[in-house]
Amino acid sequence: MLRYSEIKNILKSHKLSVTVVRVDVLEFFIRENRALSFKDLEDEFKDSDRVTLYRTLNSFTDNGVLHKIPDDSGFATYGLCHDTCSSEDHNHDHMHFKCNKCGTIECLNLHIPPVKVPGYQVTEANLILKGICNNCAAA
Amino acid sequence: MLRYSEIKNILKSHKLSVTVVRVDVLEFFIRENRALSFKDLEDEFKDSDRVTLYRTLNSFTDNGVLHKIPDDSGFATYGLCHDTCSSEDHNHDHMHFKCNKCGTIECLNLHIPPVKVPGYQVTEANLILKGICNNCAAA
DNA sequence: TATCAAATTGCAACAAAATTGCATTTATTA
DNA sequence: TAATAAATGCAATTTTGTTGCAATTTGATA
Repeated sequence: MLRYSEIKNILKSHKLSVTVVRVDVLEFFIRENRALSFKDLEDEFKDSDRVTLYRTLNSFTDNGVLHKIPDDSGFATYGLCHDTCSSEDHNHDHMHFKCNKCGTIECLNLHIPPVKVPGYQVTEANLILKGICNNCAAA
Repeated sequence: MLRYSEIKNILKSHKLSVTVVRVDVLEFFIRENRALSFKDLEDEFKDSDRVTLYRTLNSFTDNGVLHKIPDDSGFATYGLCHDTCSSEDHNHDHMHFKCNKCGTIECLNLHIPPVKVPGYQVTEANLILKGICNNCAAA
């Protein structure tokens, strides 16, 4: 469990003012340790306004606390960024995994090897793997 | 320019009946040679009903004419499948590229190398590259 | 090619997802 | 602690996508 002071520092270091909703949402992301969708937040914070949750996700994404994970389901999910991310420099070169069984989307601690395409300038790569996650495979 | 008979054959080989809208939409995908969003279709086919275009995208995707390309913008785009795709077997192991300048999303003729994750069963991989496409880089 | 069943289309209504404006409340700074 | 700036909650609105149904079109076949 993360201490309030630590969460507060994360927000401050990303130039975000410390509010009740932001602390709760960030703590939720850290505790769950997986990518979360808007729906996940809505379910968890039933007493918060939907608009506030939308705005929280946006400010977190803008300021480098979260990154948006591409998904073909039409529902974006969000994952925690590295400490080093800021509004100036979002830097993500890790893979994502979506489990077809439990639906969980998570950030893997694996780098995407650099890809070269002749004639193209590649500055960013997003790799989303699908299959069965380690939890479901073990069960 | 693709002949009507060829487009008709593509539809038939995917078990889709040949209708005016379907022929036009498929011809548009082939002609544009890039991934298209619902909005692209809406702009192109102003006299067709929105519902019909949605249903066309869905039937094409279900029957292996198109595949959905994950995107973090929230807007799904669709790309042409290989000849071999069917409703039974969608098989895509190529990379996608999204240009930050012109916004074009395209399918690259490059395979995604297989990825292994210890403890996980990986059955599918989606790689989306971003940067500057060859057209914009040359200009 | 005429007929008929099955599928597609267009329309209207509806549902869901996301955004905007604004008054109120909360946080930050000095 | 007061003043300023930012975030929140609410209502209204826009955008996106879906559903039901009647009219039309397609595909099969006689």
